[in-house]
Amino acid sequence: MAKTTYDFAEIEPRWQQVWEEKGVFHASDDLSKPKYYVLIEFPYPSGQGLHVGHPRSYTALDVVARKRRMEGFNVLYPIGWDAFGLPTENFAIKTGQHPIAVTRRNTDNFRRQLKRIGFSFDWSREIDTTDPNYYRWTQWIFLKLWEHGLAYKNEMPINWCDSCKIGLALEEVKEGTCERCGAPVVRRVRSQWMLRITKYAERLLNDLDTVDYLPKIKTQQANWIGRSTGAEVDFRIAGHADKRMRIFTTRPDTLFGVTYMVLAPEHPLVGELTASCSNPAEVKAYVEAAARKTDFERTEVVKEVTGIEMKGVRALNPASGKEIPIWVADYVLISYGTGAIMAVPGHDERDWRFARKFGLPVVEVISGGNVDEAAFTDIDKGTLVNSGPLDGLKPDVAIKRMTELVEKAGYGHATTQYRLRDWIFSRQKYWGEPIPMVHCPACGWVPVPEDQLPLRLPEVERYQTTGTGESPLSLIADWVNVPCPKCGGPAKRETDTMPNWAGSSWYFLRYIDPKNDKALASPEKLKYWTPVDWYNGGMEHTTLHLLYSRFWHKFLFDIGIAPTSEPYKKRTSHGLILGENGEKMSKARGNVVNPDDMVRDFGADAFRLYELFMGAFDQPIPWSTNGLVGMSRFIQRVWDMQEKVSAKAALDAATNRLMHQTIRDVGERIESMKFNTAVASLMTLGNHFGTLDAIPSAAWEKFLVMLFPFAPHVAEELWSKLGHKDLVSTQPWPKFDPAQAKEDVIEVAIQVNGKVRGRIQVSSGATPKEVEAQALADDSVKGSLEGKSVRKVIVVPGRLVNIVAS
RNA sequence: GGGCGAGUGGCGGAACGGCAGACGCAGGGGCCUUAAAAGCCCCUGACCCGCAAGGGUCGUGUGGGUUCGACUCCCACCUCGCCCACCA
Repeated sequence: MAKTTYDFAEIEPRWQQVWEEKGVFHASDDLSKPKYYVLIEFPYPSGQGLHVGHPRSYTALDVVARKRRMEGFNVLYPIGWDAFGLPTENFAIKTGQHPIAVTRRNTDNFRRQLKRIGFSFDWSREIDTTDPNYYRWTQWIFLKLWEHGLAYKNEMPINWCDSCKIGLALEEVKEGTCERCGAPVVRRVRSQWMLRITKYAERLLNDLDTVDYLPKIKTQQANWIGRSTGAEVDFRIAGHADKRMRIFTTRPDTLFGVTYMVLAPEHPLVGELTASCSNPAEVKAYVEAAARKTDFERTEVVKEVTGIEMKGVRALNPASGKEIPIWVADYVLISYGTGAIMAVPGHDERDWRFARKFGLPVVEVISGGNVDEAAFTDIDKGTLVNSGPLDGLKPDVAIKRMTELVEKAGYGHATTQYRLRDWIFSRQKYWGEPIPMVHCPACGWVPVPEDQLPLRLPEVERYQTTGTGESPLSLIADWVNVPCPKCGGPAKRETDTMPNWAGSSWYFLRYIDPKNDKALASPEKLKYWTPVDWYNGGMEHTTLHLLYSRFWHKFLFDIGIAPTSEPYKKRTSHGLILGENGEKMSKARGNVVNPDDMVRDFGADAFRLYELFMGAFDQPIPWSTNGLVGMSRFIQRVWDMQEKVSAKAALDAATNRLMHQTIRDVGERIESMKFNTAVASLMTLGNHFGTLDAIPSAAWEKFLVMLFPFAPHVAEELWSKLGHKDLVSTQPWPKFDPAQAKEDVIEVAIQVNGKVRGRIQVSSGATPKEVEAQALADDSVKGSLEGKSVRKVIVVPGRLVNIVAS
């Protein structure tokens, strides 16, 4: 038989069609089988099409999904579209096309691209967040959140571009300027829907202990939630018996060192006290100037600290009883803690700088440093001084003691503070889920009744911005003006839409029962399929998407919908694929690689192998189209080997041993996400086959079964060429037998004082003593041991012998 | 400023504290061919000694430490990447 070229262009689509026709990758609803739920982050179908970064995660978990099926699990590996989003809306505005049409075109393109790579997705469960049958349930969850007091309206600043006349999402703000026009972004206060994620802060943090996430993912979530323990303390204001200034501190031990107070410019007390101070005009001017500043200006690190004293008003230090000045400064944020701080310049760096600049007193209350030169902030060292009852205590003890004193005296208490903010859930955009609320002048906010869901996005003439900051929906009078669902009087719909994080916060539940029109999914199926067993995605989603979806899931658990309190059992992440030049891939840099080109030139299998082989899965790796060449050579070599396969060839010891070692390595490496070395060990076995005159068919078949998750098309084709009527897809994953992987004779290195001087062959059954004797007797070490005496011999079984001599 | 990663041949990268460089790419030599491409075989960390077979020294960002033994563990530092950033 003459050698042929592996014709991927003909073979790959053919098998894709067979798999699809037979539905081999469909998850079954036979709930008696053990299940395994594999999940990748569903893509945002952008106009640019798939990027070689997407398949990295999809291929890796595709390997896992295929292996699990072969291990006998009922596997759910679904796919869908996270299709609401700004780029689509912007493209629609620019070209005058309807976002629905744009989305359909983009998803069609993505679907075509993904199918050509041969992922084992269950396409029968495809979902789309912009489908009213899907967002009906997103809206339903919102109504439940509202019912349970977790959704509320609040005045919140938004990022506003004065030149585009539009509110911007955080991702549209680049270094304080508008991404599209470059004008500075200012803050504008607007009434917005908020979700009370902070109510779940404690559980979101504590329950990290119950899940199997990569440590760095846990750390990042924990830092984002940002729990700090400390105390809230009330400071009285001289001459204002009715007013209290409440602050949060993590260092109540330094209370005696407080020499002034600082309020955020937006703090209500600023307004209330302005009239009582002797420089009201100056204070007002400062507050107004701060409001005009952009967030970027306010948080710029290099910026000089600024502030203004509220002259004539004084706070009372509850510890020392002294009167201290009150300042207003924009380095204090209204959004964290209580928006007011006690300043301890001796032991806080920012307070120290501020005190220096404005000539405020610095008092040392913890000895151990030199507060004239720098703030002494080391909490583990030093001793309390100038602090009355705390003198002589260590800071950690003093914190507890002072908190007790404060509680006893009734002007404060121990408390926990989170960095996590409530979730701003409103967007003033068209292309998002309408928020199903109606505002009635008589009844206030009234939810749209559940039986009226989905509340569909109305057709609009223009998606252009309104110029007022309202969503384009506000321009459609007959949609906005509706009778109040409660009293029937004239009312108006909410015109804000949901952020694109909404649809992705629960999508993994919809895959479980995607066509259910009675519930977001049936309880039995939810019980069977949740939680997701393995979820892989990008590190960039750790703090937003991952946290938001955990929050929604916990809420759904609390109201009896979700059967588990955590959505994902295991979460891993992949590294970014960079351009060939080592820079981030982007259109602007001109270094984007299109998977279509790769699949056209090298085939889907070579592309998949390269995605896995290119490097450590969790590291960022530059793309190299050259690397694909090696993969297609490997596939071609495997293709050529089929001629040498023989049922008559005896399975020799070396081949059998290597085969079992490969079964072990490939299996272990898939589980530990070392896909690059898993491919390498398949290559090693392939290279060994290359050296044989005839390949025993027993070994060849096991090889094809193991190759299948990585390069499914060629594996399926070669399997069928053996005359099999069934599919390699449905073969069981091979069993590893340690006894058969064991070597009979092992080469052991002999070292003298840590340097390799020779090698010996030892039998695998030899005892350490026998190995030692054999090593000492070997000629190769004679020279190195000349004139020395052996002090010690270390035998590492199966590895080496180290002779320590001097 | 904080958090998290990472620094290994010409390149991508391997390596439970135990023979550094698996597996590939690129490069060199050979076979095949009228020739080329493809394929196959061999070589390929640096330096030194030797005609050769072979032998030796140095080598995992830098400097220390622990250990019989360190790419791996500990301390300090340098460089790069990502995320967060005046968080009281």
